[in-house]
Amino acid sequence: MGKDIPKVYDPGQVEDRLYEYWEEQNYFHAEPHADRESYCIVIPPPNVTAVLHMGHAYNNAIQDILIRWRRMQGYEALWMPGTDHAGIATQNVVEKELLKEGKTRHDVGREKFVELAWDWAENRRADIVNQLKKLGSSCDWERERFTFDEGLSDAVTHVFVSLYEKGLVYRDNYIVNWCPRCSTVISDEEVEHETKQGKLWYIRYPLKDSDDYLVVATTRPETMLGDTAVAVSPDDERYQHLVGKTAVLPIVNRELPVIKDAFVDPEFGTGMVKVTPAHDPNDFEMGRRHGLEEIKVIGDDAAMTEAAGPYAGMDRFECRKQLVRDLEEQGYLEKSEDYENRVGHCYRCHTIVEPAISEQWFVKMKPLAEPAIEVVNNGEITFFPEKWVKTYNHWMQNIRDWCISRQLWWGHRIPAYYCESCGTMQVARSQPDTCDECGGTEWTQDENVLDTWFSSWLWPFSTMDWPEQTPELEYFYPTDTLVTAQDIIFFWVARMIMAGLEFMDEIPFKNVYFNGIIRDAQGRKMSKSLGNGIDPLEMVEQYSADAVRYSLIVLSTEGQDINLAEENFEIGRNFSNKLWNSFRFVEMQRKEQAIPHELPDHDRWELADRWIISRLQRVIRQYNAALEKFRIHEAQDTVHKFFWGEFCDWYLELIKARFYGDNEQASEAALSIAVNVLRQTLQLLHPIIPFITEEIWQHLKLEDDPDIMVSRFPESDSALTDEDAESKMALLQDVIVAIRTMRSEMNVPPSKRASVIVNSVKNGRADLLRIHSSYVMNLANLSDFAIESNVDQPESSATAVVREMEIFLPLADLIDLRKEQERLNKEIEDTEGRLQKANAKLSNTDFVEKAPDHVVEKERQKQATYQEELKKLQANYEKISSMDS
RNA sequence: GGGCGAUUAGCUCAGGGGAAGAGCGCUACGCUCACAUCGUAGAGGUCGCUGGUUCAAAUCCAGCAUCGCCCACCA
Repeated sequence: MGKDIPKVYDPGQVEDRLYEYWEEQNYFHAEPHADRESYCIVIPPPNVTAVLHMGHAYNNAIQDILIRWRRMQGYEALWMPGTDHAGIATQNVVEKELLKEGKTRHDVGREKFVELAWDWAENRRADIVNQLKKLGSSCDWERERFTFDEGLSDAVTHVFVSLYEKGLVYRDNYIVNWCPRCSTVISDEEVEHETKQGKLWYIRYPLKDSDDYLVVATTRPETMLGDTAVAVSPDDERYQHLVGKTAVLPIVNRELPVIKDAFVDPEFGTGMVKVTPAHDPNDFEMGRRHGLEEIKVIGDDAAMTEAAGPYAGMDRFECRKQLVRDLEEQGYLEKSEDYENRVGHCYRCHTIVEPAISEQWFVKMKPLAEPAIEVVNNGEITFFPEKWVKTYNHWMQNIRDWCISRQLWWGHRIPAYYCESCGTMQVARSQPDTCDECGGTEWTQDENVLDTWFSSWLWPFSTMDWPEQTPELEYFYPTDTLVTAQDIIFFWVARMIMAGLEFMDEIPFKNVYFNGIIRDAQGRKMSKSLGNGIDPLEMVEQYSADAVRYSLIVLSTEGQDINLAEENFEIGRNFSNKLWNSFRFVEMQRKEQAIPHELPDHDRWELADRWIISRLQRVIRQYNAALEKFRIHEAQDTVHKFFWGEFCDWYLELIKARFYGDNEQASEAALSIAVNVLRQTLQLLHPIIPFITEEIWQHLKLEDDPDIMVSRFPESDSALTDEDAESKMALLQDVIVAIRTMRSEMNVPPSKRASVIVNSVKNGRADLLRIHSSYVMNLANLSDFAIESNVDQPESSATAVVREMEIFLPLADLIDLRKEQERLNKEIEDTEGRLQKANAKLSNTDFVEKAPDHVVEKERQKQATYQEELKKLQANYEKISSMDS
């Protein structure tokens, strides 16, 4: 009891042990519950490609805070966990593994490859779950799902087929983004644009049957091999005479019509544009408008095709170099200039993507977007912070069709089947029997798989076994809160809203909380290539999960990015240690008796007791209000300040006298209140730092108490707020601090018990000080504390004025007069400054007339106080000065 | 070209119309029987700039500057 509790909190075995215990108790599991309200969060499923990074730790800490808080409030709280099969990312990793053995995926074949990917995914999945557990995440593991598991695959097929039947899924030959390294098409959102220093080449295209030529500008000369027209603006008077004429493409001598199209900006370059329908999205549109030929000159492997004539087989960038050289040699290059442009890169492998025409599957987005815009703007779904609504709206209003097919092996196969004998296509939930057209029975399934986000966007309901109508869906859907980062607002958040409305006819979640991004200490994104990442598991190892969680929340503000340095985790570690030691203190006082949990009778409460209980009520109220608004940092900060700055610094210090005295009743009362406040503080902290709070709770709990994680969350009791106690304590604190400051500044050693005289003018205050003189004596370390109504300043004493009371600290030895003069002088200056401000305000008639009465009244009080204090300070200053002479 | 953030103490950041805050760092003192992963006290900010609204602006509005993100079909 007390003796075997270590001085320094050691989270070592505590965290794993408690997590296992919670799991054994089945505390994480949630079920539809007739007489309880539900609260549900679906996890943003981490990709199975890698270990979790600090961003995950942060994101999941927030989710766990919300879930634990709601669970303790009595909600049936479900945190639905799972992982994402991460199509391209996983395929890339597995291919990389294969490459170590010198093999490509084609060497092992599709079936074997998918098998390998499954193995990989399963291992990673297990690691991720393990990591989430290490962080304390209270997920309902019984319900864990995977975007590629059987149930979710059914949902995906179901959705694809029904969208197809509605005409919202279609197949088209269209210009798309091709990643030559991943050898698949990717969606517009998967292309990252980066500013690159490049060149703008001006190339001469001779006019047919003329010595004249025209000049076009391009950043990608190699695409000219696929040019099928030259375009000018219809408004450009300079070039109207050329429209209808024919230009000749250098090198390959293809004849190109000169056309006019509103897309062309006369201001840019020469005002003439080469048109390459097969390799540029704009040119593609133009080409379709004008019925131009589409000539593919860059192949899927990024090498030039046969159509590129002499350059066939050459890599696209090599071709660019060679072609520019050739043009120059042959006199076709007019000039080139440095040019900064935005180049699209694959978000998975960072290769420069190539726009290319290809037959792909698309989802028509406009009809899905409209209702989804509505629910965010009418407040059915609320974004925190709100600023993201604008971003959301902008994207949604300009939404383009979603390219969902991928030329990968790892993913949901598209449920389209082709009759082997006549080629007829059928989209169906399972392979068709006989072909309607030819009666054939042999079918080949579409080789393509679906974009990984095509399963993610169903996550809020597919995880609850949709399209089956389950009790879970009935009870937990719509879910309550989505916690995610803003970088997937389009990939995921927006699409989930669309899917929810389309398939469930209901929003998927009520609130979206966007957490900030974790950056390094210099504000750079953490990334593998920079090597500036901080591994959360290592930090857990080093500082504990509680410390990691606590520190991250301390550093966070709603939606702002966090700059993180490793030392920052000391914040959480130190806090845990403080908490631990406050418990140790309480534990040491209880001696042999059982822990008192009931508050003592009111008549046994001292001022300090009334004060701390009152403060606690406010803290509980503020904490809950803050979390309601997703102000997580604010909730944390409120408890932090209360626990450290009030409970430890003042309350525990104040009650020590009762423990070290011989009044057993007083000591018992103090102990019960200390335990009571500590226990509620632990509960407030539990969502943030679940382990240490449970650990301490276990030490303090009675037999029939619930464990902290399933205990009832504190509620504020307004009957216990006590303005009187708070203002009285504030006065005593001011007096104590004033004495301490004086002692410190006059070099009175902390160990020396001093004697102090207060010259008070107001009776109420004199009584207050008299009744609570022990507070002052104990906390300012005094041997004598006299409260007088009208005494002169004793010889050689330091003085301070606080709340219109003079405080004298007689200094037995020689007082350093110079130093005391300096002190008083500074005080006088400060007070004068404050008085001046108050005077200025009050002499402003507008202020007196227009400001609210209580503000004016407050200002008057300030003025009076400062005047009074100033008088006393000046008198004392003169006294000291006269001694000096 | 649009949109969004940031700009407050040496550093990292809270706050958000009525007397400038925290943590770290720094200075002084203290191992006083919960805690040196600690305590007590202190030094340190004309709250980016310029205007405006208001009795009152760090806080609201407008413009500007610097930095950083996001979006956009100018080759």
